[in-house]
Amino acid sequence: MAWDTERTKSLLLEAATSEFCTRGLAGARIDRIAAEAGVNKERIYQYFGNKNGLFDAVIVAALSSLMDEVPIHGEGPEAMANYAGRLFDHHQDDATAPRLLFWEGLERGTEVVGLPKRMANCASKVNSTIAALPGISKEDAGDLLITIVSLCDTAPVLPALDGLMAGNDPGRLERRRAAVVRTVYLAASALAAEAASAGSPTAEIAPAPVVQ
Amino acid sequence: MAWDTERTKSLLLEAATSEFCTRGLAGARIDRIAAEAGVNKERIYQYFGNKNGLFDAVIVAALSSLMDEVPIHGEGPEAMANYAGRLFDHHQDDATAPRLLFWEGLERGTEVVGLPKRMANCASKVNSTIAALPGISKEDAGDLLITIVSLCDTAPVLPALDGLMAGNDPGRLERRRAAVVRTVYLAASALAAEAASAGSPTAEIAPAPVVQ
DNA sequence: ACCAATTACAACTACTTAGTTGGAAAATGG
DNA sequence: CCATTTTCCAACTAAGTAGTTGTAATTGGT
Repeated sequence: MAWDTERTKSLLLEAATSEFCTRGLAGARIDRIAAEAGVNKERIYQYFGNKNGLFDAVIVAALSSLMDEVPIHGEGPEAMANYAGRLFDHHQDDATAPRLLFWEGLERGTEVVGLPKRMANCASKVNSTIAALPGISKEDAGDLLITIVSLCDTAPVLPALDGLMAGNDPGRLERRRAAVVRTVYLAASALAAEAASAGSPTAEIAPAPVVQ
Repeated sequence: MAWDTERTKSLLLEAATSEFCTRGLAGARIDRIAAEAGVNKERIYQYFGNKNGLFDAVIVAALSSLMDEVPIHGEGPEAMANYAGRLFDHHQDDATAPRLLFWEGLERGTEVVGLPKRMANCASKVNSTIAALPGISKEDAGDLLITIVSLCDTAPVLPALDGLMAGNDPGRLERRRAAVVRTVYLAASALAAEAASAGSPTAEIAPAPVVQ
């Protein structure tokens, strides 16, 4: 049998993704990852250095591939709302990315791994957002994307919140999805209107409220 | 010296809150909590049963007290936007509640502790929301609250996301706050308008978009 | 087919962890 | 002031834990 180190690596990465996704960095067990991959755990230290290095590799791989899997298509506020809907569906189908994102935030804080690649990914999404909503600023585009991520990624990570707040009726998922899509549509519309009437103190739709 | 078991309990609870907040359930260390509280760790097992019991006590205490600390005041969409702003500020000042909420979601999943008390807390907030936006349904009120929690609690748990998406300019926090407040205002306005024109297919402001 | 380098792995180590225990110190009631 | 109960705690235990090592199997170049 030929050596297939890439296969061994990807088996480990896959098992590690599953383990870190469900248990986080502190809760994950090296032995369990190796057993799940059907590989000796010593391989982990050869290929990834240590537990932290393996976690890094998992984070970078999972969060980068997500960027390609759910692209922004079309133009106008509808395009951003549509993107939010597809992101919501994707995370609902597979909660790996949101869970890893929050594990990283909680266990690593501001120490972000793979920074250049991830900054490029984010910049690309910001540019797509500006393309969809011509005239808005980079900062507003980033803010809209943070809003979308907040709304779409929270649901699969806090599965109990929905039941606690809105009951367990059938069709809850669809209603929550609709609420997210609509909220993003409203936020994107407001930004687009603001950009269209640039300079003017009054926006077309939904003037910025003066609160607090 | 008189026995002051309540003080011992609260010292442990305080130290445990800090430890679980920063490290989560799997990452927390019983020895560290006892040392921080200046109490022998055997007391933890007498008072709280085990590590999980202590975590439960921390979760219930922290998330319940939050409900009283940030109330909903006033009426109209502005009231909900104002509530979101105050919740945002509160979490920014002290990230304990959001961090514990996400730790619980990630490490416990749907298994929610202190269910009756927390259901009552949520129902109370839903009722306040209905009082602020007369005519909206329980489900819409719950959805709006989930949106607010998603927007306000994500920021302190994912401290790197903001820098990645929108840069590190001074005044970023204020801009993010304004974006959250405005988004909540728009969502609340749409629900209020829908409730006002109940039955009518067209809402006053911001008709529900037909996306996807 | 042989050999140096690489890949695999079982057994091992040094250390940390949650949870326990036996007895000392302090309070309470008579 | 003594007997009983409750609170406290240092030392202990049993079960993991991340990471290492010595050795055998497998490879490609020659």
